Amino acid sequence: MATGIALHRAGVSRPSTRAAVTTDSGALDTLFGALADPTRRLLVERLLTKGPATATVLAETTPLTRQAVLKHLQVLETAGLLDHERVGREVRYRVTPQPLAAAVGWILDTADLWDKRIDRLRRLPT
Amino acid sequence: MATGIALHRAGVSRPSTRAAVTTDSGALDTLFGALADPTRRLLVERLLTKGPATATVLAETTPLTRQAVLKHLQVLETAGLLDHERVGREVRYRVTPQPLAAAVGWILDTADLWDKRIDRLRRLPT
DNA sequence: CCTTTGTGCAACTCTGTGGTTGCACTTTAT
DNA sequence: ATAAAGTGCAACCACAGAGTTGCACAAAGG
Repeated sequence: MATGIALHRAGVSRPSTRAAVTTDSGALDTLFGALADPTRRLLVERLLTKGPATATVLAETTPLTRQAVLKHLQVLETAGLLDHERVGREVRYRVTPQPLAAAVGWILDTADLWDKRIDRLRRLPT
Repeated sequence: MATGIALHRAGVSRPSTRAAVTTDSGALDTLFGALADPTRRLLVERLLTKGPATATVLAETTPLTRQAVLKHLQVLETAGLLDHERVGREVRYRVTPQPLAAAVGWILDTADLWDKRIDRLRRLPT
C-alpha cells in the first residue's frame, strides 16, 4: 500500500511523544491554517492528481484570478506543502506533503491524551 | 494502548475512500480553522489534561480575557471539538475529539494520492 | 524587432477574526 | 435581602486574509 510519506498506520514520525502538549505553535499554525481553506485543499488535490502545474494553468480551472491562486500557492509553500521550480518562463508548483506528518502527529498526541483521560476515569472507584 | 476515538493505526473511519478529493468543504474548513490557532490547541490540551472547566477558570491560566477565551471555546464547539454542560451558575466545557478523525481522514486520503502519484512515476519507462 | 505569453510587484477594497470594554442578568452565599 | 461570582450580549477597534486591478518585466516565437 505505497510508501510515499511516513504517516501510515505504522510509524507517523510523532515528534516528542511525551513533552508534547507544548503546542509547538509556529509550524502547526501555518500548517493547519493552510489546510483550513477549501480552495487550497483543492489546489493540493489538483496538483497531486494532475501533477505539477503553473499558477496560470491552475487559475483557469477555478473562478479565481491568477493572482489569487498565486497567493494561495504561496501560503501552501510557506507551510511547506509545496515547492516550485522555474522552467522556462514558467514556474511549476509541486506538492511536498511531508509536513502533513506533523499535523497527524499533533492529532494523534491529542487522541492519546483523550485515551489517557478515559483510562483515568475508568480507574475511578465506582 | 487505549480505545477512546477511532483514528488509530487500524481503522481511521475514513469517509469515502474513493470519491474523496471532493474536498468536502464545510466541515474541514471549520475543523482545520479551529486547529489553526495555538490558543485553541492549547485550550483543547488543557481541557484534556486537567479535565472539563469553565471559561472563567480557563481564562485565569491565559493572558486573555474571559470573553476572548469564550470566543475560542465557541469556535472549537462549532467545529464539533467541544461541548458544554450547565451545572449551577457555571458552564463546563469538555472535549469531544471525534471530528479529528475527519481531519486525519483527509490527510490520509491526500497521502494516498501522493503514493499513487509516486507509483505512476515508478511505472514510467526509464 | 516586435508581439505574445507568463510572471512579479504593488496598491486598494472588503470582510472576518481576535481581542477588548461595558453592562445586564442569573445563581449562590452571607 | 443584598453582595458576590459567573455568565450572556453587544458594540467597538485593529489587523490579517482573500480577492481584485493595473502595470512593469522576462522569455519565446513570428
